[in-house]
Formats: sequence, C-alpha cells, structure tokens
Amino acid sequence: MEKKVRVRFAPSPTGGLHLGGVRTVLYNYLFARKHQGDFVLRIEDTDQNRFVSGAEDYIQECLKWCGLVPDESPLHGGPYAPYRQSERKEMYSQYAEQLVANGFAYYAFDTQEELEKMREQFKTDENPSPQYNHIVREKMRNSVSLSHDEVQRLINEGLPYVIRIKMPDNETLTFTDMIRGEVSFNSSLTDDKVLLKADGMPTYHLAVVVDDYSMKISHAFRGEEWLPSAPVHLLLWRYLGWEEDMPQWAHLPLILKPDGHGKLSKRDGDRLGFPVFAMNWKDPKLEEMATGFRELGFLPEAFLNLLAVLGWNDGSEQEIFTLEELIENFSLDHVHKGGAKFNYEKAKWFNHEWIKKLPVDNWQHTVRKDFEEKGLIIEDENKFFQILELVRDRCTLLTDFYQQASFFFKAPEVLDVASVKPKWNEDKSMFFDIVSEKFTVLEDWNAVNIETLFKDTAIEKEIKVGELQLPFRIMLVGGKFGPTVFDIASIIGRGETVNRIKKALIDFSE
RNA sequence: GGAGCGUUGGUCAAGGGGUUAAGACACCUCCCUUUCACGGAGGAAUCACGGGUUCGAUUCCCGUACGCUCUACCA
Repeated sequence: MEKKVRVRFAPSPTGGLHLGGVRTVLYNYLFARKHQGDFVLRIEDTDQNRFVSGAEDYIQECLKWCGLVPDESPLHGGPYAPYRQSERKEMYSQYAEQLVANGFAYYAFDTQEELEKMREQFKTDENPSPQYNHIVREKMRNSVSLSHDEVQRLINEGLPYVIRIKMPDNETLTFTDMIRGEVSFNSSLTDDKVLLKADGMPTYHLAVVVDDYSMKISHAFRGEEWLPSAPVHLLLWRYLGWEEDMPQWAHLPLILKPDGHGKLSKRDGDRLGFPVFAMNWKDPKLEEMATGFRELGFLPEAFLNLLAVLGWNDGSEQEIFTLEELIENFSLDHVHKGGAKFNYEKAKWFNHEWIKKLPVDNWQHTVRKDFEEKGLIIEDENKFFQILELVRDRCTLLTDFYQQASFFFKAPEVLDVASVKPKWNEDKSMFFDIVSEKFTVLEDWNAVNIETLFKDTAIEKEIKVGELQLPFRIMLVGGKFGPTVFDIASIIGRGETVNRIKKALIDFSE
C-alpha cells in the first residue's frame, strides 16, 4: 500500500522555522518512517511579497541539523516536482476554472473598498465580522449576482477578479480526524473563501487540495488552527471529484506560550528569554537576529526529543528517546488533543540528559569550535576528552562547557577572593607555601598523589583539610565550581598548579 | 458575537467506571560531597463546576464556566 505523508511549510513575514514547525515535520517524519512511507516536503510560497528569500535554504539546514532530511535536496526534484507553488501556478487556475464551470465556484469582482463597505454595512453587535456568504453573495459584484453577459464584459475589460467557492447552504460536513475522531461543521457557517487570488496565485485552500491530490498524499498533518477551514477543503475534494483520494488528516495540538495565553509565536522567544527557532534566524526586514536552539548549545537529539514529547507520549514512563525509538513507538492515538505550554526549564533538562548520555565524540567538535572561537587553544586531544568527561555532568548546554572548563586551558583572570578572605590567615598562607614546595618534587604527578600529599601536609600543620580545599579551588579555578580540585591540579600540570598557587597567594594577602 | 476544539498538581503528563490517581520538570527537606553539579531518599501539590446514568464516577452523557483556534485576495 502506498503511503505518503506530507508536510507544509508556511512562509511568513518573519520566516524562520520555529518549534511548532519542526514538531509538525517531526511527527510527519516519524509517521512516515514507521509506516515505511515517503516523506514529502513542500515549500509554500503563494504570497510572493511575503516570502522571505533565503527561507528555503534556512529550513533545509534546520532539518539537516535535526537529522530529518538527507543531504541531497528533498525540497525540490522527485517524481512530484516542482514543489514551489509559484512553479505550479497554471495547475491551480485550471482547477479553479473547472470549479466555476461546474457551478461550485464563481468570479467575484469586488474591490477591497467594496468588501470593507459590505463588512461595515452588515456589522452588528451580534455579528462583528460579517462573512462573504450565501446571505450577502447575491448583493455583491460576482458571477452569481451578475448576468452572464455582464460577467463577460467585466472580464474582457480586464477587471481584476478572484474565484470564490460557493459554500452550500445548511449542509453538515463531517470528516474523521486521526487525533480527534469525528468532527462536524455546518456549511452555512463558513464563508465563500477565495480560492484563486487576483494575481492568479492560489490561496492555501486551493493549493493544499490540488497539491495533496497531485502528489498522491495519503496522510496530512497540520496545526489545529486549520481545523475550522477543513470543511472548505473537504468540499473542494468533493467538487473536484477526488473525494475517494482524500488524505487522512491529523490536526496537531498547538504549542502554547509558557506564560499568559495563546499559541507560541516567533516573537515570544526574545520576550521570554528562550529560543523558538531551531537555528539563528535573521529577519531580513527587521534586521533582528533571533537566537536558535542550535547556537544556544542544544544537541539535535535533545531538541527532537523534547519536541516529540511535547504533546505526545508512548504511555510508558520513558522520556528520553532516540530518533529510532521515537519511530518505533510513535503513534497518533497517543497524541494529545489539547495544546501544551512550552517549558524551557524542562527543555534544558532534556539537553542535560543528552549531554550525559551521548558519547563525547558525538558533540566534542561543537564544544571545540566554541572554545576556539573564544580563544582557547586545544593542543592535547586526550586531555581535551578527559576534561569533557570530567565536567559534562555539570553542563546543561554545550555552551556551558566554556564556563565549566576554560580554567583548564588558561589561568582564571579574576579570583573569588571574597570567599576566602574571611577565614584566611598566616598559617594557611604558610601551608600553601610548603605544599607548593612539595609539589615541585612530588614523584608521580597524579590526582591520588596530589591529594595524599595535600592532606598529609594539612595534618602535619594541624589545619583542617576542609578549610584548605576551598582556597585551593579558588586558586586553580577562580570560583566555587568545577570538579574535584585534585583532578584539576593533575590535569593542568605541576608547573601551572604551583604558578596559580603563587599568584593567588599574593591576591589573598593584599 | 458565531463556530470548532479543548480542560488530570505551577508545567509536561499516565490512567480511563471501584487505584494509596503513575512518572518527569520546577519547588522544599535530608543524605552524599567541606566547591558547583551529578546521584540517592523524602515532602508539598491535581482530576474546572453543576446536574444526570450507575451500587459506585476523575473516567460515560448533558449543561455551565474557562481557555484556545478560526471567523483576510495570511498561512
């Protein structure tokens, strides 16, 4: 059985690929892989003015980073190409004309002003937004109200027109949603949607039906916000005579803002202090850079994981899933019907888990790049790996590694002297003089020996070891963080350890 | 205003006529660690409300409330 799953990218004034978009792609992908189907990606660019150049490449790179598309371009080519709506323009108008010829749609010549006037005229307290529907249809300038000759004359004059669907009066339209079950609408409550715009491009309504049909799509996933226009699409499938080929729909729950209310929008990220885009996105119009999950230090595995379980679970207690596990366990009947508020703390938790879980080799190059950009030079490969292992438990984001490990590569510039000062005294100062002397002649420079020597000397000088460890840490690290001090000393080396002690001793006594 | 869809702790959620109503994040306490984490033990906190149906409803039905989405020549 042929099964194809489609996904639709909505161009928008700001472009970018945000959480909801990636999740829709992900669910499509999981479903397709699970059922050994094809995974169809399409670019939607009905509105030329709004489509942001570069968005296509951006989207593709995002999906590549996530591991959802192979390297070769899946957005073009293939048996159902082209995928750009502007390249399929002819096809849409042809079907729109067919609908008019069969009496399911009509030409409408109303200008923007006339439409506004109509809305103003029919506006009441009970009905603040009047629709272009069976009630007002007859009163407007269109091929339903006008005579055939008049219509011909207007067209010949070159008057711009749109094609609108003629919604039937009082018909119950029912379809089955894979997530929600049976959903019904009354046809009278939907207006006569524009199918073909004056510029000859289709609206989403026409395009989605024509494309799904011509690309032989069997399953279509989209956000819940599309539910109210589903009856229009259902009618179009019927009117074009393709009802038997209509794909099964799944309307996904929305991802909501973590604070107040409403669906998560592209602007919320900056306002609330977390990313909403998969990767950095620079709005060409606003010249504003929105930070992406990737640049913030998220692992693609974690990003996919957290997105997958935002609105879906497999019924077990498992929360950490590999992509393969997601494919195996994914099922639409465990997708929630209600929207989920995005929780950035939890999102970071997923990343933390993945940093702990994945082999260092999977992500070390990202950390290395970050280090190098910040001026650290990595000379010893083995040492670098050793350090990563040592600090990974305390890093939530890949970008945390710099803060947690930079002191291995260069001495701290500022020491947290304030934490040492109150309990600092002459005896301790002397202790460190002696210890550093002993360090220079210690035979085997390793963590165990350093610790033994350190502690023995403390006992000898009758100072509590505990009171010496914090100063030692601050000498080496600069602050109250990082792994065991003796491990640090062993890695940075004998000379560097002694140097840092000497330098700190001066700072402490000032 | 209308329509559609939804509603289990602060958040994500399992469950789906009889349960001590899982688990995770966050929060609190303690242990480990004389750093910060990790890890471990524990705690506080939930079935929106009202009617039915039933021996019994968080679960099924109907209302109500609340929330969200849509109501464009945007998707």
